[in-house]
Amino acid sequence: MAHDSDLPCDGDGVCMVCKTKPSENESLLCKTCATPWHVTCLSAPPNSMADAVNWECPDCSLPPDVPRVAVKQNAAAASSSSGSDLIAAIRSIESDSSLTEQEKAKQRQELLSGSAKASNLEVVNTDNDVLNILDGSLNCSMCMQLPERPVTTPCGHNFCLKCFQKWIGQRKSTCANCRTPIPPKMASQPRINSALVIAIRMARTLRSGASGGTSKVAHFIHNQNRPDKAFTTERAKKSGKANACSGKIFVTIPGDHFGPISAENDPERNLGVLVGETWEDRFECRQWGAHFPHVAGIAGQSDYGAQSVALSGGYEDDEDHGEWFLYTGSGGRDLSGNKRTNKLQSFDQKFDKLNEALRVSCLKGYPVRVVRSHKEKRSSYAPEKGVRYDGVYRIEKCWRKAGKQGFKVCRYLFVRCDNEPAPWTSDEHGDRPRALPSVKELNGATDITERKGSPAWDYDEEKSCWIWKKAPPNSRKPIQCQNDDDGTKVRKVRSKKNTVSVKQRLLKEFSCLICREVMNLPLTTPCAHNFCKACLESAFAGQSFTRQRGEGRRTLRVQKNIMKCPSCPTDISDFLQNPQINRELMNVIESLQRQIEEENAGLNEDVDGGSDGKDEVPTEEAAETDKCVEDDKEGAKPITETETKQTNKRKRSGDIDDVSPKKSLDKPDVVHNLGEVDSAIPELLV
DNA sequence: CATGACAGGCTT
DNA sequence: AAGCCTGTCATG
Repeated sequence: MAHDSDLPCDGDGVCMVCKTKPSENESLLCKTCATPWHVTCLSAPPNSMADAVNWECPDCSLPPDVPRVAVKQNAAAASSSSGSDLIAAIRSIESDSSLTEQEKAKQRQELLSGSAKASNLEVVNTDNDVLNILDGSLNCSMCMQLPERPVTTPCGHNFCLKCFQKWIGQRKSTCANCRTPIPPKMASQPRINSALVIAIRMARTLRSGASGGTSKVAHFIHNQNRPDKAFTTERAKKSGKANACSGKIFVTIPGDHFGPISAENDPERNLGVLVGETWEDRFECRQWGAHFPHVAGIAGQSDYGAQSVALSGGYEDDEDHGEWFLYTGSGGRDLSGNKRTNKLQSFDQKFDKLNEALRVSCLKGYPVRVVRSHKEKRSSYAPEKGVRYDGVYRIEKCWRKAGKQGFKVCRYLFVRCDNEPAPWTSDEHGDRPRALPSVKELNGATDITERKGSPAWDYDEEKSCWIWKKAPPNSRKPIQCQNDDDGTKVRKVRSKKNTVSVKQRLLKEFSCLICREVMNLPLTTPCAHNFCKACLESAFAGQSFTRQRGEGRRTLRVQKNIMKCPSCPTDISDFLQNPQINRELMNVIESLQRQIEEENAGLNEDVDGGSDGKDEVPTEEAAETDKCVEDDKEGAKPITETETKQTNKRKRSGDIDDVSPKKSLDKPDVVHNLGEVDSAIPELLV
């Protein structure tokens, strides 16, 4: 079967047989080792589409006792062990009778991609099934992998954002899975299903971290208490807080601090500002130091550098690709008089002031914090509401070029370089140095600036993370001190070891945004929110899709009723006409539930016996966790253990205050994170 | 419900 | 003192 002449594509994607680079259609990925092969050069190409999907390359389909002659290039590069070690490791997988074929394939794949070491194979075994539950069910039906940046069609099918966009780019207008028409809005503006992102990443993190106790927080929705001192003017107190004083700063960094904000600068929570952390508005974002100016998009000083930028759709030339984006400088607009906005440019931008500050950060290679605002409507990577911290980026190049409006604009190429994964990716690790994207508009650009020397913030191969290679610039501002002399209570975070089952933690991620319980018959709206079918339907109970106009005097054409998604302003009336269950998601939930039940039946002689073990986590940890949430809801009022247990059950349907877009000062904190919610609890001190 | 007016804080 | 990728309410 396997011919000696069969060879895969090399690291550059060039077929090692015919030496050409196969087109995407002619390239076939092995299901086991994910190596690309040139279909037309195969001695035994797959016969059908179905075969192609499950195709295993000649190297991987060899019987286990046949020694691999050639170790594939990517495997060789990834594995520091010798070829014979690799083969031995593969054999040990093959001979493990406790594994299913699928699990074996998975482990072989991990071994070859370098993500597992021979020494921790046993560890991988234990929680590997958590990932497998997702892997079997949630795979993108185009690339057959767990979706990277998952998007969900209204017909309930999940794809990678990239695969989906590629599909749409081929002028396809129906779902690749079931051929249901895709609504134009979904096609042009797919939203990332962040519940899936979290779940996939969590499964991966728990798998690779084995214990799970050390996993970092990666997604965090936050609503701190409102400022101690804010709203100085009368008008600002009432409304239009755009000009309000933005209140107390919670972090202890100076205004000209570069790079991530770490735990030691966060006396409030001792966490630091986490990637994925989301605030209601620019003022709250400012209070956590991610981006200080509350109107301007750039924070910086022309003789010093720029510390942060906001992407909020203010400049039409911006272009967002997630891990990299093209940013436009400020200025060029007539803002004389009282104007804050004027979308029209009337003169060229120059590299001065804030634009120069960005250029300094480019030249020095400083990390620049990036926040994305919901106001950036054109980007799939923007949050649906509020302002989100997305980590640090480096400005690799900048230049000037005529923008869409004809006047020159300053342009910046930002590339992500953060140790934490971006909020939209289910990948469990942060950035690696990546090749610069080719930017077409550089042709004909002027004033092109590139960094000459080595960057101050760079990737350290030994430590496998991004660090300051040169000392960060000294702050020129006095460090602001926190004064807690007003008697406000300070919360400290203490870490606690995790005892909650991995599967239970994962299951909790699949909660309905209405009832807050694990979803029953999950639906995913086109705006990427997940609900129980019953909850969503009851939210619109009694409403009809259309209404008559004109009070019956004369019959006008019927008008559609707007039906807003319970957690965002999107009109989902079309979706509600024929909502399709996200069956892939449902399968995942059901198999998690089944396995948890089995575990409980096996282990649990249960003390109080009353727990259903399904959507409640029957451990002390869970009580503590909820205590944390309740605690914040109640303000700083201490809660006794018994009270906690009583309030443990969440309020039922209708309690969706914390997902409605605009809410006020007493909004409950919604803590939604990966690891810390189970491993850390707040404590009241004085 | 899209567009526009505009208030009045904070940084450069 | 000029400038700013806000946020809200008032319009048709």
